[in-house]
Amino acid sequence: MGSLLDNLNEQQREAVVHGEGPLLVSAGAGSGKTRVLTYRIAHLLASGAADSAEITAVTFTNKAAREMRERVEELLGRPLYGGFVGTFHRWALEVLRRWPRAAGLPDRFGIADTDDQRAMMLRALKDLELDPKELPPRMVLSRISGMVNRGTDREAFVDRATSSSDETIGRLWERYEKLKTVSAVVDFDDMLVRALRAVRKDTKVRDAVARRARFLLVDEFQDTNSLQMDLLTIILDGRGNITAVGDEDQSIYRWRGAELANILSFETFFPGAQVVALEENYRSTEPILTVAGGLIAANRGRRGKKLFTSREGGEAVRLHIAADERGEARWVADHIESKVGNSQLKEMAVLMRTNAQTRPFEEELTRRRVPYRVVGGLRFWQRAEIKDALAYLRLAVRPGDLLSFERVINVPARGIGAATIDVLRRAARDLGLNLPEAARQLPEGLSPRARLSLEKFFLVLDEAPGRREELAPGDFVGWLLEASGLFAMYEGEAEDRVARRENLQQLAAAVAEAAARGQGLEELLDSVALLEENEDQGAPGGVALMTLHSAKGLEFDVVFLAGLEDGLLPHANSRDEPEGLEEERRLAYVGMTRARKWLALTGARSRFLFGQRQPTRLSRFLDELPTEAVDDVSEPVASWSAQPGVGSEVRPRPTRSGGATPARRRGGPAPATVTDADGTGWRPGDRVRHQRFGSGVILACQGTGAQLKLVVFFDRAGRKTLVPTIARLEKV
DNA sequence: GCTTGCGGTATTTTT
DNA sequence: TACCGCAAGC
Repeated sequence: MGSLLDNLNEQQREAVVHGEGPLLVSAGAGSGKTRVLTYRIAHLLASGAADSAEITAVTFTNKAAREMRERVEELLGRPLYGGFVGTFHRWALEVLRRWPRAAGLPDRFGIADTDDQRAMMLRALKDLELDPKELPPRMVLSRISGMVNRGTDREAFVDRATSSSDETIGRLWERYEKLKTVSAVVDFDDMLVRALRAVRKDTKVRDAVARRARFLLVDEFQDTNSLQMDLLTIILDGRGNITAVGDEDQSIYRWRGAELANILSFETFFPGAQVVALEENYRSTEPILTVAGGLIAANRGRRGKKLFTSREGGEAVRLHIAADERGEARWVADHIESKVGNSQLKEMAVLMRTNAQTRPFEEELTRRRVPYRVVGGLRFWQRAEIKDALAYLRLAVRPGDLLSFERVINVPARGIGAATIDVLRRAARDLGLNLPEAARQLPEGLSPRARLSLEKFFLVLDEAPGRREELAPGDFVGWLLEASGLFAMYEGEAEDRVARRENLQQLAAAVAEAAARGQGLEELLDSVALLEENEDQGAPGGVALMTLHSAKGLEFDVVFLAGLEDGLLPHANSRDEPEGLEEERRLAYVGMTRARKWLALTGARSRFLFGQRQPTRLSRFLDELPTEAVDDVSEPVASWSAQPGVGSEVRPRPTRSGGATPARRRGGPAPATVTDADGTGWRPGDRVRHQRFGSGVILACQGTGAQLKLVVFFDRAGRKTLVPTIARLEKV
C-alpha cells in the first residue's frame, strides 16, 4: 500500500489518507479525481479503517460507477464485496425494492420512463379537459420535476400557488400522482423522494442504509440537488463522514436542479470540513489549459482554482469558422483524417451542444468512410419495437403492470381500438378493478371480435410464467416474441423491418447475456429503466460524436468543440440569465478540458435551422479567450462573403485549394484519407465478411456517398442491406 | 378499426 | 427539414 501512495502528489495523498469527518476534494479537470476516489477506497480497506460492506460510493452515471468499481477492484486485486457503488438513482431504487412499504409503495412496482411519464401527463391533461397544445406534457413535467428536485412537494406548491396557471399545474400534478399510484409505478424523481421518505420515516431503514455507508463518498458533487443533499444529510445523521469530490467549474446540471451552493458552501453544510484542492492537471497541454482557464475565469460563482501543468509545449488551440455547417464538418473531417497517423480514431471526439448538430458530421464522415460512433442519441432501448417487447416482458414479471398492458394490448394490431378500451375502462371503474383485471373478466359490451382477441392475448400472457420457468432466459424472450406476434409483425425484406427484427433478436441476446452474468429478468428490467447498458451507436473504434453533457468525465487526444455560435453555445434558452450563461460557459469549459493533445474550436457563419438557412453570430465566449494561445485559421471571410447569394444555399466552394487551411499554413502534407480516395471499393460480385453475418457476396450497390448502401447475400444469414462504414464490412 | 396523407410545429442538455 | 398528431377515407 505504501507503494500505492507513491503514485500520488501531495494533495492527492492528503485526500486519500484523510481519516473520518467531512472532506471536500475540489478537483479541477484532469487532476486525478477518480484516482483519488478509488485510491481512497482502496486505502480505507487496505488499512483496515473500513470494511468493504461499510463503503457507499455514489455517482451520477452508470459509466462512472462501473469505472470506479473496476479500478478499486484492480487496486485491491479482488472483488469488492458488500457496500454500494452506483448511481444516486440506483441507490434509491435499492432502498425502495428492499423496503417498499416504508416508501409508501406496493410490494411490486414498476418504473415509469420518460415516455410513460409523458403518456400519463397527457392523460391527466385530457382528464382535466385541458389542451395539450397549450400546455405540452413535457413542459408540465419539467416544471413539476423542477419543484420536486428543489425539495418542494405538491402540497407546498399548491398552498403557494397564486397565479391561475400555477393552480392548473397543481391540479395536473395531483392527477399525475394519482395515475402513478393507480399504475403502481415510480418515476425518476420519485425514486429519490420516496427513498428519502423511507429513511426519514423508518429509523430501521435509515440505520441499515447508514451502516452500509459508514464511509460515504460522492462523486461529481457539484451536480447534487437539494433532494440528494437531504438524502446524504439524513444518512450521515450528524456524523458528517462524507468525502465529496467535485469541480464547480464542471457543474452542468442546473436545469435538473443541481445546486452549486452545495459545493461552494460545503464548509457551511459540513462544519469543520477539510478542503483539498487538486490543481495540477495531468491531462492537457499548456495551450489547452490556458484557453480553457481563460474562459472559465469569466465566471463568478466559483471557488477559483487555477489549473497548471508541469509539462511544456503543445500545439496552439485552433479556431476555425466556416461558411456553413457543412464547411465546418468538412474542416473537422479533414483534420480527423490528417491526424489518423498520430492518434487512433477512438481517441478523437467532436463535441457539441445539442444532439441535432451531429447530422452534418455524420454525413461528412460517412461520405469519407471514416468510422464514427454517436454516443447517446437514438437509443436502442427507446426504439418502438424494443419498448413493445419490454412491455411484454414486464407483463410476464408483473401481470398488473398497467402502463405496459395499455401499451401492448393492441400490439401487434389485433382489433382492439379506442372503443374497446373505453368499454374496458368503464368496466374497470364499475368493478373497482384495474384495467388488466377488468379486461380479464371479458365484460359485457365487447364486440365478438374484441372478445376473441382479448382471449388470445391473455392466453399468451398466462402461458408466460410457465414458459419462463422451463426455458433459459434468452429462449424465453424468443418464445415471447413469437407467441405475442411481435416478431411476425416485422416480416418481410423491407430494410426497416429487417432492422427491427434484428433489434428484437439483439434484445433476446442481451437477456441471455445478462442471465450469464447472473442478472435476472427483473433486475435487467430495472437496469433498462435506469438507462444502463446504453451502448454507443456505430463503429466501436470510430470517432466519437456526442453532446457536451455526455462528454463529461471522458478524455480524448483530439477534440473538436463545434458550433461556437451565439444561440447554440451559449444556447438561446439559457444565455439571457446570468446563471444560465455561466452554466453555458462551464459547458464550453468541460468540452475544452476533454482534450489531451489537440483542441480545435469550430463554428459556422450560417446554419440551417428551422427549415431555413440563417446567418449566425459568433459565440461571445470566443471574445473571452486569451488570444495568444489561439491560432485563428478561419476560412477567410473574403472567400465567401464577396460572392452573391451568400447563405442562400450551400455552394461548392474552392475547398482544399481555397481557404487558408492549417495544412497549407504550416506547409504540412495534404490530409491523408482513411480509405481509398474515390473509388468506393465495393463492387457487385465482391465477396465480403461481416462480424455477425459471416461471409457473403455483394449483390448490388445503391446510392453514393452518404447514401451508399450494399445489398449483400450472406451464405448463412441471407439477404441484408448494409451501410458499409457502419456495418464494418471486410473484403475477402 | 386501420391506414394514409396532410399540415402544423419544433429543436437543450439526461438519471 | 423531419417528425408527430390528427382527420378523413377505406
